[in-house]
Order: sequence, then C-alpha cells, then structure tokens
Amino acid sequence: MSPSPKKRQIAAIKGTHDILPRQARKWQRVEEIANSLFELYGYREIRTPIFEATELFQKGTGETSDIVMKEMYTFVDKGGRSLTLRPEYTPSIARAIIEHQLHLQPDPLRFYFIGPMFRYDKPQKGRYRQFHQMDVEVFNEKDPAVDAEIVEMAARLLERVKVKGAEVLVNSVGCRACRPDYHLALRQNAEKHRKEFCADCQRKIDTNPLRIFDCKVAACREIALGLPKIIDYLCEECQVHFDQFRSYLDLYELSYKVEPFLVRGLDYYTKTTFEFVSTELGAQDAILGGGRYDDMMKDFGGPDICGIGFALGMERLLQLVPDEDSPEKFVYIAWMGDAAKKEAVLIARFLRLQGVECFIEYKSRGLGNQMGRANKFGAPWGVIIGEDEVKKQSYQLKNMVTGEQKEVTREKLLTAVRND
RNA sequence: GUGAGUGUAGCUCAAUAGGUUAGAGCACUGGAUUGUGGUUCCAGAGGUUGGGGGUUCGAGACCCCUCACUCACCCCA
Repeated sequence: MSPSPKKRQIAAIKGTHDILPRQARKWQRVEEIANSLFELYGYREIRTPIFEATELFQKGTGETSDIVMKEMYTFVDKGGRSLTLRPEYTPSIARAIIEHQLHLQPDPLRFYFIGPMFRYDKPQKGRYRQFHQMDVEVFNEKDPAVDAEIVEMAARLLERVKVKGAEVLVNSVGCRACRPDYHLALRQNAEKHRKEFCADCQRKIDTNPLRIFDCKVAACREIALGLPKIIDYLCEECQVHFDQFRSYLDLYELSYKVEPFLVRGLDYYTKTTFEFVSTELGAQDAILGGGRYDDMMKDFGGPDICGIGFALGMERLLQLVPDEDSPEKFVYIAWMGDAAKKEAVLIARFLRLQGVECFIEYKSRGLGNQMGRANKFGAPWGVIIGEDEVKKQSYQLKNMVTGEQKEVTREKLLTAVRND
C-alpha cells in the first residue's frame, strides 16, 4: 500500500476559540454578575434555538444590512429547509413572542440572554465568527423612562464587573415619519460636496448617506460636520421622546454624550440609539450597542408593540474586565497504599456530600510528590491518609499555607475545613 | 471581501551572511527525599521550524502557493 497519509492536525476553525478552564472561570463570574443584575431589574432569561429559518433574519435584520447580505452562516438541512445560525438575537426573541403570544400572558416582556452568535466576518481583534453576546430586550414599553433604564442597567453592569473608562453615546435616529425628510436633506446636502468626498463616501451618498458619518478620512469628517443632523429634523413625537430620555438619564446622574452621528448598523432602529465605547479596544471599540425598534413586531405580522434592547459583545467586555484571582477552596486528599486509597475515596465522598470541594488523584505517588501537587494546584488544605490513619480512623489535616498539621477525626476535619 | 505584517518546544524567545545533530528560560515528568509541599541540585521527555512545493552540494532562513494569527479598511458586539 502507499505510505500512510500524513496526519493533519485538526484545529479549531477560523474565527472560533476554545474557552479554556482558567478563562471560563472569568466568563462564569461575569455571567453570574450579569444574570443577577438583570434579574434585579425584573428581566428573565429566554433561550431560543441557535438556528432559525433564514427568512427570519432576512426580514428581521434587514435584506440590505451587511449581516444578511454577506455575513450569515446559511445552510440547507436534509429536509430542504434554508436555515441560518443566528447572527444576532433580537429577531429570535420577536419570533418567540409572536409564536407563543407572550404579550397576552401576565408576565412582563423583559428578557435577557447570553450565548453564541455567528457571523462570517474576517476575524480580527474583537471580531470573531463565533462570538458571544449578552442580549437584553424590553417590549411594549413606549415610555422613554425605559430607554434610560436599560442604559442605566448597562452602566451598572460595567461598574459591577469593574470596567472603567467606557463612554456612553446616545442619539435618536427618528422614526418613519421624520427620517425620510432627514434622509432627503442629508442626501441633497452631501450631493453638493460629492467631488470632495472619498470614493467610499461618494458611493454612500447613493446607498446609505448616514454612513458618511462613520468615515475616518479627515476631509470627509470635515465636511460631515457641516451636514444636517438628524437631531434637527426629529418630528414632535421623537423630539419629546429624546428630551425625556435625556432627562431620565440626568435623573440617574449618568454621564453621557449626545453623538448626533451615532448610527446603528441595523435597519430596524427607531428613536433612541446608544453605544458604549472604550478606547482600549482598538478599532472594534463598541462594547455594547442598542436602541429602540418600534416597528419590527408589526413588520413581522405580529402585534403592534414596540421594543428596545441592546447587545453586548462578551469577548470585548472580557478584554476590559480585570482578572481576579479568587483563591482556591478545595481539599487535596493524599493517600498511600490500597487500603488508604479506598479510605480516601470514602473521605472524598463524605466531604462532597457535605458540600466541600475536594480533589483526589488515583495514580500512586509518593507523599512528597502529592504534597507538591497540592501546593501547585493551590489547595489551602491537604489531608494525608496512610495505613496508620486507616487503622485509627483519624487523619492528618495540613494547612498548606501555614504548614500546621494536626490529627483529626472525620467530623473534626469537616468543621475545620468549613470554618476556614 | 481588500491591504500590510507575523508564524521556531505547552509559553516567552535564540540560532553569525544559506553550513554539522535547531538551543535557552519558564512549565511538564521522574529522582535526590519510597510519611510531608513552596527553595535547591540532577536527569528525562517534548520540534517533520504552521503545511505543501521550489532554488541550492546544503534551507528555520531565499522564492511560490496555502493555512493560521495580528493590525487596519469594510462592518459591527
């Protein structure tokens, strides 16, 4: 036969990452903080499938958005259905509400979720193909007070996970009544400067003039400053909404910046939009972004209820969350000989039943070796079990920090370890 | 999708101008010490130099392709 084929190492696919135990511990910490905070505000977790009908995102996220046009993981299943791994979460929640008629139930329509999203982007710092978002959504609350509430909640979250220096940007993008007028004015105005813009911006004049504000070319920025601002074109309703939103932010004593050029990338946003940015993240500087989407449910053929929410990038957030080395709290059980091994297993079972974390290894090793491992793993306690201990039914308990050691019964062992 | 840069042990990095068997520190395994850890000493294991092809007497180094990562564009969380 031909020479055996070379083994090719199978690696995690592009844009995906393993979250190894040390890192996972940090994820858990942040997730727990987030979950309990959201619950505190009356939000409840909702979990939906990781893939949906492709059509859901085409309609919900928007046919013209980059996400739908070029970034979706879409495939056909064996039944011939076109499915898509969710690139964002909002359409899934909207779908679930309509499907289960959640708006007719007595529960509040406030939801949160943490999980993976998928976009076929070119990976770079802060941007991955499988990434994770925290998602928060409120439905059927028109009042601008709720807009401010979720911004405040987001700010509290960052505070609790000790992220410093994030800036809060807010804006209003108007509604279906006032946005067309603004678009027209913007386009006409930009048209006057067409020759002065970069090639990209010239194209944007025709496709999506709002995007001109995102351009980083100095000349374009210069011109952009003189272009009309959405703020000056808001209809009465949107203007009042925005003013009240701001007054509630002031009530919360939250510092923020009105960023008239803040444009959210998805088509469905109306009125309030906001974004938290950090200068420490590089080009992908948005930690979270969100806004109001008052027309989405109706457009889905569902009830005419409004919505507002935000998505937060976990990978980006975790870059900013300081590491915390929480001390280990487990008991390392060292044993010598077969009789002691069985005794060690029983002691481990006993302690675990009592809610004490313990660690036991089954490979026969010298005591010095075992103490060395206990130390290396950071165990604050070591228990030593040999033939004598089995006979006496009492064990050597060693404090790995002070080096003190004493003989204890099973019950004394438990109380000593617990009271530490 | 576009452009630029970088890939050597698990990690951080060496290897004169292309020249023998690719080295070091940390980490890992074992021993000194078979009932006592952190220090020390000794030893071991670990690499087709990201992968493939080419130039050459000879390639970790040079050329081409490819893959991955990084940074930026684009876009977004």
